[in-house]
Parts: sequence; C-alpha cells; structure tokens
Amino acid sequence: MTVFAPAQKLAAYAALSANEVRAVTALSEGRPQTYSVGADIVSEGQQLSTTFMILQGWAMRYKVLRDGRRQILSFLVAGDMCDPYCFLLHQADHSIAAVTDVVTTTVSRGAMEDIVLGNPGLAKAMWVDALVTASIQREWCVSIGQRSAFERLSHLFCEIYARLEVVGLAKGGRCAFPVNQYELADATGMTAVHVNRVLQDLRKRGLIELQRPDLFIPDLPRLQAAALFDPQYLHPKPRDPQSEGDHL
Amino acid sequence: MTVFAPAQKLAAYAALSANEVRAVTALSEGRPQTYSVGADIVSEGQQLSTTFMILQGWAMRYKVLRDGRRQILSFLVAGDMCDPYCFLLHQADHSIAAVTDVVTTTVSRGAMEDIVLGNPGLAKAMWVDALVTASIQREWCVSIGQRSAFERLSHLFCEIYARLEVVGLAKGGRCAFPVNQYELADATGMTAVHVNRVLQDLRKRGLIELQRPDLFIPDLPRLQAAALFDPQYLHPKPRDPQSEGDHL
DNA sequence: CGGCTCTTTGACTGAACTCAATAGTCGTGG
DNA sequence: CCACGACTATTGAGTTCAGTCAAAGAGCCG
Repeated sequence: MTVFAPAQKLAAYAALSANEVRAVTALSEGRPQTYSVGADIVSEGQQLSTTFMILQGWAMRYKVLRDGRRQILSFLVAGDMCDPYCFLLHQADHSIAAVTDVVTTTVSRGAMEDIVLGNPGLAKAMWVDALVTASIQREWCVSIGQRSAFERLSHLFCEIYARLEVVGLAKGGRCAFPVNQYELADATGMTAVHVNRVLQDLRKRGLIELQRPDLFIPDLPRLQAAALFDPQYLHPKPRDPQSEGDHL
Repeated sequence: MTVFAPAQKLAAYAALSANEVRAVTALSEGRPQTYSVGADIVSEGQQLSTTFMILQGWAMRYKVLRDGRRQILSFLVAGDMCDPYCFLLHQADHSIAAVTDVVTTTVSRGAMEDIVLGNPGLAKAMWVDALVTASIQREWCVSIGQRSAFERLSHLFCEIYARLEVVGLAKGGRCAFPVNQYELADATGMTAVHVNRVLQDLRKRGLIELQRPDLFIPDLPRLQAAALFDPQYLHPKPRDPQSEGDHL
C-alpha cells in the first residue's frame, strides 16, 4: 500500500488538496493497533472516546439479538473509518469485529476535532463519507428486503469489488474475499446451507470463482446484471479525463 | 405544535443552548412547502441544492429496482431532516415521498453552512442526528434480516412510537400510523397479504389496535418484548431528573 | 350508484429453513 | 508422518414460513 488508504478513499469522492491529504494522513500518527480474527474492535454498549480507521484486513459491523441471532451490517475494508464522530454518542449501538487479522489506526477525539475544524474541506469529505456509508446501508436493506438469495449474494460481490477497486485492492476481476459461509449467511439474512447452494449455482453459471480467500469475477457486467447492481449508490467520483487515464 | 419540531428532536439527543435552538428554528424562515399524498419530495437521481425538514405529516425514503420491486427504507416524521448535507452528493441515491400530506421547510445550502459554521454545538447535533439515523437504518437491516414477520412488524410499531414520543406526537400508547398494508409490506420485506395476516395475529393477541390512521398500543412493554425491541439504538437522552418530571 | 383504494380471505406453491450427516482443510503434537 | 481436533464446506431429506394468484368485502368520495 503506497498511498494511505483512508486518504485514497476520501479522495475518491471529491478532490482533496495536498494539504488535506496530509491532514488525513496525519491522523494515523498513533501506533497502529492489530486485532486477530474474531476479535471485537468495538463492542455494543461500549463507551467510545476515540474512533479508528482500517489500514489492513477486513472487519464487519454486526448486531446480535438477545437470543443469539446475528445480523452482519457491513464489511469494513482498508480505508474505511468507523464513524468519524462515533464518540459523540454515549455508547456504541453495534459491534465491530475482525473478519481477518486487522490493522487499525486509532484517532482520538481531539485529533479528529482539530483536523476537521482546521480543514472545512475535510469536514465535508467526512460528511460525504458518512452519506455514502449510509447509502450502502440502505442498499443492504434493499438487498435483504427485495432481492432473491441469488441476487443478494451477487450484489454483495459487486459491492465489495467496487469498493476494493477504489483503494486499489481489486483489479482484473480479482480481489480478496475472506468471508466464510456462516458470515455470508448472517450478512444476507439467509442460512449457511442455503448460501452454500446458491454459491454453487453462481459457480455453475460461471458468474464467480470463489476459493476463499480469493474471488474472481470473470464477467463483471454479467454479474452486475444478475444482481441488479447499479454503482450509482456508491457515489463514485465522476470520471475526470484529466487525472485518470487508466480506464480505456 | 408549539415547539419547532426539528429543534425539539435535536434537543432530545443533547442539550442545546437557547441560541442554538433559535438558530435551528431560523432555518425554517423559508416559506413552508406542502406535498400531497404520494408525491415525491426527492427523486432518485435528482441533483440537490437544498435540503429540508418535515414539519407535519409522514414521508418515506424508498428505492425501486429496475423491475419495480420497492423497498421502503425508513419513515420520516415531524422533526426529521433529510440528510443535512445531502447536497454534497452529486445526485440523490434514493427517493423520498409523502405518505400523508406533508409540510416541509426548505433549507438552502448556504443557510445550512452558515448556521453550522457559527454553531459548533449545532454542527455536532447534526452529526448526532446523522449517527442516530444510521443506527435506525442498521436496525432495519437487523429486522429484515433476522426478525420473523411477527417481530418485524412489532418492532416497527415500537420504533415509530418511540420516535413520535420524542416530538410529543405519541402519548398514552396512542399515536398516528397512516401507513397502508402495501407500504408496510415494502418496508418490512414481506407481501401485503402476509402483512394482513400478521396484523390480525397481533390484534388477536391484544398487542396492537390499528385502525388506520390510529395506532393504540395497550401494553408497550409487552409489544417491545415480542419485538426484541431495545430502545438503546435510538440513543435517547439519558434521563435527567432536573429537567423532566413527566415520567412516573 | 359506481369507482377507487384498501383490507380480508382461501387455496395452492415454492423458496428457503431445519436437522443431520458426511467430507475436506489445516495446523498441532505425538 | 500420521492422528487428532477445530473449522468450514457440502449433501440429502423433509418441513414451513411466506409468497402467489384470485376473488370478495369495506369504506370513502364525487
């Protein structure tokens, strides 16, 4: 990773000045923190005084009902922040756990407030990030509520691929996908058995090749069509012919 | 409505100074806008230069798939804002429509930015509101993904009741609930036929009395238990014995 | 009195779940 | 080098919750 992932991600929404990129990068001054597979990074009910960003690995937001049912709410990958202002709430309303080994950088409340006060552009970038995160959460509602099991899994692969591409971790149809079938089940509101069967169907139809932790999408447009995937909800930066020549 | 609903709602999360209350209230200076049942207030794909707050009536966020399937993502009631910074995005990623006749107040980008720059407390209040809105959206994912049809409807009634109570529109187990069964179906990821059957079951068990547009919850704790409802995700202001004597 | 919207009911179907067992895979330790 | 356990993936058979299709009531309004 040559570029600081969170800065890379924010820059994907809107142009950041060199100054702003430096400011975001400075947030990571703290010693990086590591968590191993399965560890909670944030636990529901916990009182927070800091927030964090993911530098490496995958995490997931989730909630567990009293009787043990678990819903995974989203996956966090390199560049993703926990809510930048989560410490404004009295306690965490959901948990975040490491899906793989994870490296984070902690950001103190003070650092976040200073940096944002001094950089109105960054403050807006944080808002845009929050708005896009909310949009992704809404799209999960659409998936779970309306899409078939087949479409739901397809859609998740499309989303993850698109998000990883932004931070340079997906290319040529290939990216990591370290999520097991139990997690996939809890993310999509299905059972692991059914996830297994639908995955086989997806493979049979040549839509994906999934050999954990490696995902290959041979024909992205076809998968996107099967998923009713419309990337607009991720608010990709409009193509700027000046700055990026890497598309066609 | 004696108090300006958006101010009342923000104040429910954290203490606002009289100054801040005045500032929020000032946002409504513009002429109120009215929309009649079914009208779109925001349409997906639309470019926004303003945002708005709901003063009266109910609205809903929703998305429609290419083939017509609709997912309702949340209901907006008096005091709710559309995202305060939605104009930062290039286009709306979902639509908002009037569920009943609705009165809104439009807030221009400039007004929002001025007010927030001059009131750091308000800027934080906006963040808290966005965080709570996101938390509600996550809880909808939990409902649709994990709760049974019965629990899902129960949970929705609990949520709405709690939110209306904050702005003084629910009391003694009674509140408005103007949503029809098709909308209820699209909000919970079920079909209208099944919604109908589950509603009858809820009635039979004495958990709700629903005569559109009036909802009566005879025994809130019992309904909350049936829904696995835990109000924590709404981040209610911790009870302050000084200021509010209206409980017990 | 239609005509519209919404709710209710019945009979049938099917996508996804449950339960239960069987196979890989991988790292550890004997 | 193999046995063992832990974890994950796969398969089969039977079940059910919720969906589909179709039609009949209710309530409201012009």
